[in-house]
Amino acid sequence: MAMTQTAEQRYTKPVLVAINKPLDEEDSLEALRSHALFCNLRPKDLDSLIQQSRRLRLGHHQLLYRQDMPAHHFFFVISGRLRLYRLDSSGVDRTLDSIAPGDCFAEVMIYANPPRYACYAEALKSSEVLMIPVKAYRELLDRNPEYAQAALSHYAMRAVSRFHDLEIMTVQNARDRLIRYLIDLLPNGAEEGGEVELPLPKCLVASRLAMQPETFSRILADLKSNGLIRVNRSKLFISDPQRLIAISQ
Amino acid sequence: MAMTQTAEQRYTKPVLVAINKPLDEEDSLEALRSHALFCNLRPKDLDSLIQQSRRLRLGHHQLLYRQDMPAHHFFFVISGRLRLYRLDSSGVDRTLDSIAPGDCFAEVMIYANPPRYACYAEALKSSEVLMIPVKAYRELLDRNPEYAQAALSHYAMRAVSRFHDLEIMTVQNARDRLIRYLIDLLPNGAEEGGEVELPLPKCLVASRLAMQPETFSRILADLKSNGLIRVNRSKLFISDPQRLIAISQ
DNA sequence: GCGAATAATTGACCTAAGTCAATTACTCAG
DNA sequence: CTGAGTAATTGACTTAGGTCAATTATTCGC
Repeated sequence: MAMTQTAEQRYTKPVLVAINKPLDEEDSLEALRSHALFCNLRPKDLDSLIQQSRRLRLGHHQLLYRQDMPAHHFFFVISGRLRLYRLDSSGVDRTLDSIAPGDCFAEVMIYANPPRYACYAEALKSSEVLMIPVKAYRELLDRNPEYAQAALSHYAMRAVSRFHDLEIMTVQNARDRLIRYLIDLLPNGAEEGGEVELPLPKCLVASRLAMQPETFSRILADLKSNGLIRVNRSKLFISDPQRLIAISQ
Repeated sequence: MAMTQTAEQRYTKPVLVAINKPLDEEDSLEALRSHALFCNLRPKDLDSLIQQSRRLRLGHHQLLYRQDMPAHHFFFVISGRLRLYRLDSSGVDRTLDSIAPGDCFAEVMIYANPPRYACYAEALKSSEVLMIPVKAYRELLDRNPEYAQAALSHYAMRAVSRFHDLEIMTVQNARDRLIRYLIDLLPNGAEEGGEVELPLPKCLVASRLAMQPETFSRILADLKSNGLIRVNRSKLFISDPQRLIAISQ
């Protein structure tokens, strides 16, 4: 059975039932404006898009959409944190990604055919998202073909990063997979050390890396006892990334 | 050490050193024309693109490009088969994808920034590819924004399929990962059985699925002895996909 | 079709990591 | 700030699957 209770078990009903709030605060708009998918839009086009969007507030563990649901919207995270996951045939939930404020998700639906969500999305804590109609964004691109380049660059980047995720998963042992994951979390390309924060609770990072939470915990304990990392809750301090890379053979 | 000799070990030099041949045969053009990235191009634009492209013939195991090489071209497979892989820090090679005739690869480079190949590409047997300048395709899109939609749809599809690959890799046991992989090879959504052909030699499928070739072989033998599949070289016959899915818990 | 190179299979053995279980620590929403 | 509900940790035990090795089968380019 699943090592975490699945969202299916937690919630039987409310999907996309959330409080509607006008998007007026300046700071949220600021983050949106600087996102690759929106930064090139003319102010009036962006305003019109926001006009057609709705702001949703999601509770802790609230399900936003289900896999295979028709996808009429994509999302921008204003605050909080979400995770994307799938349920396999035996109902075990498989975390695929976590989404932070300032990120978009399900944006691939803008041009997917058929438009159905490829996974589940749930809030990891209470969060706010902007729910943007796929149709509205797409029409914007159709009327303003010069906007397409930004979308293409964004998609290209996504593809490279998924490719990279896939590479990590072909690493065959759990410790090396975890080490690679940590190195990737470092902002400066593993040149120098630093503190990284796990984007997901440890048990979900474990799920992302195809290992049990117990294994994850034991590997961290081992790295810690070897002086390779220091652990403070969900924050890890990596003093010498090169040494960490070296021990992963 | 690597379970297959790495391309690095096989070849020390020749990258992109291949025979140049004019692209004139009608059948190759036909396959190209029907590809999502080209099917909407006006004949004169397609012709001009082909004019600027070169046809390469690659020998068995010949390396086409290296990871991190500046990417000035993307590729369309005319004949043969290629594989995409990465080398990890210890030099083990990790197969990420295989590419069949009629497919494009490295096409994400059209809009990537910086334009560097995200992996290695080598021919699995003698193959022919069309080498298309990224710049030429990009200019085509810039001058004809209506072409961008096809590219966007293509990228969106790619993204969904990579997401799906990633899901398989979070399945924790080798047998279930292999079963899921086989099911995905079936054309008709696992409704009815059929014959599937492995797109890669077994040892590379094993690498794709993060397991040893020995493990792969033992799992196949086990499925075979349970009457779940019949094996004939690289062709597998799956009579009852539902039963196969069922035993993967 | 040939033959060298590579891939696949199988067995024996062993280690990494999964499972079960019980305790402790931490979060988050109110 | 609090306390209920999760998440994390640790130990003991088991097993899936990795490793090494030796044999047989299959490709693919010529």
